[in-house]
Amino acid sequence: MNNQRIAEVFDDIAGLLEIKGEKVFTVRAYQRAARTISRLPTELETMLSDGEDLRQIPGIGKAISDKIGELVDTNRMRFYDNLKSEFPDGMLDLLSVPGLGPKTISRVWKELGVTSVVELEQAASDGRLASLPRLGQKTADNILRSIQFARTQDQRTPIADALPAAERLVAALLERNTAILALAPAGSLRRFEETIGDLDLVCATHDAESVLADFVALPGVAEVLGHGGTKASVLLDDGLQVDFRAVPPRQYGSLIQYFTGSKQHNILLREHANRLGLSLNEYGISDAKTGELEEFDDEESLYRRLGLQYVPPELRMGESEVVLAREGAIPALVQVGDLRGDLHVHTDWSDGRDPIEVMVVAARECGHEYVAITDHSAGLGVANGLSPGRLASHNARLKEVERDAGGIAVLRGSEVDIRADGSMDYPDCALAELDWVVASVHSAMNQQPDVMTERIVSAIRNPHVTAIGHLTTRLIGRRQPIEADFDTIFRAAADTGTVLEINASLERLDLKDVHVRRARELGVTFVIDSDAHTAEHLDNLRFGAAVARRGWCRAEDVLNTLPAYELLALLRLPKPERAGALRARR
DNA sequence: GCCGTTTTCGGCCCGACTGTTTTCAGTCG
Repeated sequence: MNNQRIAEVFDDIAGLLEIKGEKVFTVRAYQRAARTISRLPTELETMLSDGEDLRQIPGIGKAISDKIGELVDTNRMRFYDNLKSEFPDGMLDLLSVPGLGPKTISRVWKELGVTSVVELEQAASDGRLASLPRLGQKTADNILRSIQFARTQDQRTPIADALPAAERLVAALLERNTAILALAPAGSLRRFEETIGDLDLVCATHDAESVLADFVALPGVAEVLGHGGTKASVLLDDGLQVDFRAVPPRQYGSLIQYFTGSKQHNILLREHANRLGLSLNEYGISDAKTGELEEFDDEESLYRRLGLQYVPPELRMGESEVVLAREGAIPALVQVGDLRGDLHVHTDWSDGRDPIEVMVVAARECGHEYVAITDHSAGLGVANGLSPGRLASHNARLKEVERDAGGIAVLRGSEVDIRADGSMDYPDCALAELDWVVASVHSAMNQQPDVMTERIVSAIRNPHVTAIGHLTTRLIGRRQPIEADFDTIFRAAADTGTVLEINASLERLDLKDVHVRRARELGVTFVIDSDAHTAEHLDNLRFGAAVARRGWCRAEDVLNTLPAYELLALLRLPKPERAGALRARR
């Protein structure tokens, strides 16, 4: 049983216990366990068979550890089965109706016999819901509306859609209103989560009234859900909800900290504040005894006041970051400005849009010291992949372009298919002519985990393969990742000096954050690549840097923070020596 | 159910909003 499924079971348990009226702290413990499990980089099944003690994992104690063991061993859990048998099927769906919580669910079940969303809709329409004590017509109407809304809109928005939307809104509002002193996305977008629920924008201004008026009148706003003195909520044409909050600049630090979350991070921060005799809320920090409020115009001073290192938004997941910040152990994370080149770029020789010379000039204008042109190998027929003959011409053309390019190093590269049997799509003699080889899976993505693992490890062991591209092949919200033993792959990569790509394309973000963090622990070095198919895509590197940061990477963990001469020298080494050099760097 | 800078027992974040109520429970983020 995989972690995703185990996490779902604990989420179900939390929901059922909530409806049952169990203590909220018990419910929270199960919810926390579910969240932790869903973000584990290693399968619990593997950890157990390796003899690891699951109670080492924060939030998992004896009771939950035992339940996981039972689930992995027998595929069942008596506690879960018994709990489920106390309720009709469909009850858990009721928890997903906004505005309807466990207390109300329990009442409509016991008093009206409602056990599903359809029955709830019926009861809300025919007046039975409104007739219950402490419920009324308004509540019934609200529930009816949210059931209908949830039917059209229950998906989170991929960051690939949310980020451009947010950037458009920010730019449009800045252009319209000169009273804005600061304006930024907060919430899951600022933390750079892969998917976003609703968009949060926070603003510093002395004139909230005019800013809010301009905000609700922006183009693309389909409906104004609320509009008060300091906050407003709107629905955009595409269904994305945007919450906007404006405060005077002296409170901006507290506001953006609060709205950046995550919720769990804020809980840990407040628990920490409590231990210091302080109380933290979105307006500032108050002394528990005197009640006196201290305000913060920036986040750095807020964290400092709590005796903590600054925690970058990408790390605010409510895991170990608050403890580490107290110990001063948050590393200096890699920044997009540290990147000196891009090593995965396509041109119109395969499935890119722009000619080689356009991509090279564009890369130079990004400030890059080097760029690898990595058009597809022949196996990828749909992508107009290069035959070995065309590859030789490609190499020659790259040398010509480099001569005219004004100082940027142009690496002869290729994105080579890893075939289903683990062999490479070019013979070794062709690979040996290249400076940079990205090996990627583009076919047979549904292989059994052990077959897929062996296939990728074969590519890693090839002496000419420098990097593995978009390891999991997932497309966010559209295609599931491959199944494989990632620890084995990470160990092989670290061992052989094969770097793993963090593909910065917003549709991919592959490796993903938790894999980066785990691979880093196992000694892997990464390369952050745009996978650009047009010149505009070169700017994507910033997204890859954000994923690397979410994976706790420092500049030393990333190959393309090296200056050109060091990178080229490293690539001239045979792989075993390169592996040693990479280890020495970290 | 978890966990330890005050705790192996007794805590566990904080405030806003809504709708139903005359003082607050439920839900949400």
